[in-house]
This record gives sequence, C-alpha cells and structure tokens, in this order.
Amino acid sequence: MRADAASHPVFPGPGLESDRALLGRTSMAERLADILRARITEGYFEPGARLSEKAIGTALKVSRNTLREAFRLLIHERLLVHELNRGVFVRVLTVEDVADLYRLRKIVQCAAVRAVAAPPGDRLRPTEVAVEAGMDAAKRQNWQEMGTANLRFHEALTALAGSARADELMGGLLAEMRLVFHVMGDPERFHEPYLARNKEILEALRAGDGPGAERLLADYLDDAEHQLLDAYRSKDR
Amino acid sequence: MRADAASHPVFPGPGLESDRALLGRTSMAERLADILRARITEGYFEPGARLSEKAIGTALKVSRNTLREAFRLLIHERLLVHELNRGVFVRVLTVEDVADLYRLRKIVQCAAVRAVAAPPGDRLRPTEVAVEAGMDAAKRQNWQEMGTANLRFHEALTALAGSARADELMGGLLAEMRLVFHVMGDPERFHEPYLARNKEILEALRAGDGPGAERLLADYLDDAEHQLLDAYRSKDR
DNA sequence: GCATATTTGTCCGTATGTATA
DNA sequence: CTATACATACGGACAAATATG
Repeated sequence: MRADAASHPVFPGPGLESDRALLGRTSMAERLADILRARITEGYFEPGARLSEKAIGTALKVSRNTLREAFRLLIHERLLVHELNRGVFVRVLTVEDVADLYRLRKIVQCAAVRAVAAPPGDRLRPTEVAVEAGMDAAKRQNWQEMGTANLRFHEALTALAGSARADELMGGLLAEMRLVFHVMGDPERFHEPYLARNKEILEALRAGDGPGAERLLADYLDDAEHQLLDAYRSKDR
Repeated sequence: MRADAASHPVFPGPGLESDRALLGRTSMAERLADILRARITEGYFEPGARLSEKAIGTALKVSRNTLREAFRLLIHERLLVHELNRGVFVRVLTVEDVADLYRLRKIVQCAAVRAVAAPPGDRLRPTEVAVEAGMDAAKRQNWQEMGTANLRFHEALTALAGSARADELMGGLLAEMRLVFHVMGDPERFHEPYLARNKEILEALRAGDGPGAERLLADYLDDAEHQLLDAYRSKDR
C-alpha cells in the first residue's frame, strides 16, 4: 500500500486565503502549484504518495478544476505523475532515472563550461555569488541554504551556455534532483564535500580554461552520481 | 488585429465522436491536444492566432473545462501561450527563439554523435531508416513525408545519447521547429538540400567517427540556422 | 472617457466510468 | 461480486477582465 496524503490530518503552512483575488498577475493555479511544490521538495509529501483531489481541494479551499490545473503544472515539471482514473502521485525516481538525469546534466553543463574560451568577467558573477553563498552557509551550518546555493551554482554554470531553454531545462532537472536527494539520510548535508570542488571549477573558469573546467565538472558529476546510485541501491533493501 | 480561429467557419478533420468512450487508455484532453497539435503544426492555426474556448469547444463538442486541460498540455509543449484573461494563442517565435533553439540543439545533438567511438551497429538502425525514408520521399516528391523523415533523422541522432530525457527534450524542440519552418514560403521543401548531408553524417557514424560526424552536424545546423534567420528577418518587413 | 458585449477565470453539482478493498 | 471511493467529463453559473463601439 502507498502512503496517502489524504491521511494527513491537516495541511500545514500558509494557505491561499491571503490574496485570493488574482492580485500579483499570477493565476490561482500557479500559486497553488508553488505551495504544493514546496511541500514536495521539503519532503512533506513523500515519493509515491497520492495527492487526492478532494482532500487537498477541501483543505486549501479550492475547486477541483483549479487544483487540476495546478497538478498539470507539477506533472509537467515531473514532480508528479498522472495515472488515468487513478489520480496523481509524487514521482518515484528509479535508479535508471538517476542515471538518465546525470547523463543529460553532463551533456548540457559540460557543454556550457567547455565553451568558455577567455576569462568571462561579469558573466561569471552569478557563479561566484553561488560559490560564496554556499561556503558562507556551510560556515553557519545552515544546510538548507547550502543545498539551494549548490543548486544555484549548477544553474549558474548552465547559464554560461546563453540559452533560455537550456536554463529552463536545467531548472527542471534540478527540481527532479531534489526528489533524488531525499532518499539520502541527510539530504542537505550531501552537498558539503562538493563545495571545495565548486570553487576549483570557478577558478578554472576565471582563468578562461573551459576544457579544464569541463574535466573537473565531469569528474564531479560522476562522483555525485555514483554516490547517489549507491545510496539508492542500499535503500532498495 | 490578430487572426482569430473563431472566424473559421468549420473545424476540419476527424472529430472526437469516433471513440468518445475513453478506449485507448488516453484521456479526452490528451486526444484533444493531439488534434490541436496537428492543426497547429500543419499550419491551420497560424502563429499568433487566438484559440477561442467557445469556438473550439462548440466545434469539437467538448466542455470548456476539458478544452482548457488540453490547452495546458500544449502550453507546456510551448506550442501555445497563455495570456491572463485574454486566452491562448499559437506561439509566435522570435528570431531570438530561433537562435536559442539552435543553441540547445547543437549542444545536445553534437554531444550525442560525438560520444560515438566505435561502429555502433544496430544502434544506428533508426538513423539509417530515417535517411532512407527521406531520400525515398524526395524521389516521390512527397515533401510532407520528407519533412517528417528529416525530423526523425534528428530524433534518431539524439537517441544515440541514450537518455530518455534528452529524447523528450528534442521532441519538444523539434515541435517548436515546425512553427519556425512555417514562416518559410515552402516549409516542407526547405529540408531538401540537407538530405545529402544527412547521408554524410550517417557514413561518419557508421565508421565510428563520432568527432567527424559532430563537425559535419555542427556545420549543418549552422547553415540551417542562418538560412532560417535570414528568412525570418526578411519576413519581418 | 464611458457603456456594452464578449470572453475568460473560477467554482459548483452531477452523471458516468474506473479502480480497488 | 459488491460496495465504495475516486477521477473524468459535462453544463451551468457568476465574477472579473478585456475588447468594442
């Protein structure tokens, strides 16, 4: 049997009552999706849990039609899966999914850094910010912040490719990665040993050595992939 | 003023009446999206056209709620755009979009062929089929078929990367490309001069020369991009 | 700028089909 | 097999925003 979100007595966190009236030029469905996305990535809805239309709809006081629109958004982000006439479930990622995610990440991220031929200057600013934010958060032992800083680092690397679609793609892949990290015992802490390597990659990029940065990044991603795959396989038993 | 789909007197092609009863394990919204996607890629709904909920809903005899679910699907495929309180429109791609599409295509497709280090044998079968289908269709002057064969060729190249997510990504990018081709006077005919180059790339892959195939493909994509960008700019006037 | 008509956004009630205990 | 719970799809309603004259 699967875990069921409907069994939770209450739906925690801020609701929607604050600004129902379509204020920020964002639709109700989008705000709904934001709330649900937060619940999923923080692990409140565990992978495999079913999200009942009725239970969530009544808890958040939105109609089923609106809720379904929010579901669609998250399904497309691959955080939820939809089974016909059965409902939507929090995605359960397999070991094949993890391998696939890293295969595509390597293609896109390595291409992005490889293209760097000369010191990029200001274009490197977001990467620098992410590296510093990560090391600062680690010093303060704020693992939550460190985790998001690390994701920002990878987003910043991808942005070097200069493609909006590549950025959006990576955003989706990294959202899926959050589901992966969650099988680790201490999800946020997982990134800590990689902070130093972030800095190495940044230095190579500062020097305009794209191919060098690519080698560092490829090893980095290989190591992280194997660490996660090992954790996945040991969890299966 | 924009073109409006509602002004069309009838909605051509097969409707939904044939199998309303949820036969093929696919929801009504998905089948609806299939129909609309076909209309868009074949150019019946031109870029910029608004898709009226009422007009299409009554024409296809589906409720607004169901139609909106179908719209959601196509919006996330980037074929439609949604403007709050204004409706959905067929996406209008800008020159920046075209450049962006090719930027990401080069990253993914070039990585896919570059990884080929030895003669791939059976893994190359879909590519071979696509090349032959294209040349056969050209001989029969069936430009429609030639166009789809060409898209299959690029899908087949991408599949060499061995990533389901890369395949899905490329499927989406190529769907967007159909919107681009449509600004060309003779959209299907556009691909004809590239058939010979498809065969060249195939030969390099057969020989196990991934880097050689990558060079050919990079030039290929550069040429196609510039040809389309020129057509786009001249169309703007 | 104003008044009107049209269209979308949201929600509800219900009938039907489907999956599961 | 039956019963129950749920998703699917529909049609109607009203509010809110937009387009039109």
